Amino acid sequence: MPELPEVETTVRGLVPVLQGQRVKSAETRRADLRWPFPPDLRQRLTGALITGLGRRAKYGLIDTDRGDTLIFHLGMSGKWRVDPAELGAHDHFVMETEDGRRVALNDPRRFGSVDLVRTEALAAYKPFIAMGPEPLGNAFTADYLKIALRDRSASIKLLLLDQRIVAGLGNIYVCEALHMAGISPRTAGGRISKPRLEALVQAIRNVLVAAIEAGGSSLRDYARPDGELGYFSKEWRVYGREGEECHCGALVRRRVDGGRSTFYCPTCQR
DNA sequence: GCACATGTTGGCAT
DNA sequence: CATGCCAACATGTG
Repeated sequence: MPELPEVETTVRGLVPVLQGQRVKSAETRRADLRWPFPPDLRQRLTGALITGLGRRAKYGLIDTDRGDTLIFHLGMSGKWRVDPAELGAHDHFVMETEDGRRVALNDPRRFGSVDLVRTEALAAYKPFIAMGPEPLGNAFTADYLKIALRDRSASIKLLLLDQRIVAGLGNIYVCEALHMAGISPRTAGGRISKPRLEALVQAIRNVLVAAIEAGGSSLRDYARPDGELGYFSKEWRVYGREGEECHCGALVRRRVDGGRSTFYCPTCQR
């Protein structure tokens, strides 16, 4: 589920449930996800007031009035279930609010994570230290990309997946953005012209905004016990569409880069 | 049984 | 030190 738009949609779905609420209980139901839960998680959250929620790249942020920020990552299979009727095998972390709502972090593959850090020290959180700019922020420009990609021989596909260059993109949206910008996924990052970088920045912005809007349009359906998100896979133009026709009439191809599938149109993307 | 999956990272070679 | 590339993590689905 989770690249930047999915995390953004998730956070927006949690806001009406958690923001301004006091934590009645916080429970871990196993010792770890990708790494152990903070040992003092329950104590530091119980009784705390949730003051706000946010996102950095693919990480969700939940601030409390005690100066702590809960940081969660959804890994490959993580999602929050809102007011589940009952808890299941993969509901690894559960919080209840004083007004009776309950949220459960469900993650079968357990590639996700939960941490609790001092809000003032967020910038020093290990995954954030070398992280690149937000793709929807002002710092992400063609000028920035030109410098970040200078002399890089690796493919633009792999470079865009590198969170140090730009933070929040994953395999789906990289494929989609490259298609939208008409750039071949195997082009060396350092050899892309400025005008094409402009197109790429715009494509990345457009695809993320469209995905968030699609998530947003089904947001009212988000807070369901089964934890399903209304999803927008119908809008993918190349991802998961090997052998189908691109709008140009050519057939979408699939290749493997760095062990991951790349979907692209050999005609539109040069 | 097999292939594949929206992510991250540690290790190794260059 | 920088860069590029792989395997590994754990579980589910088709």
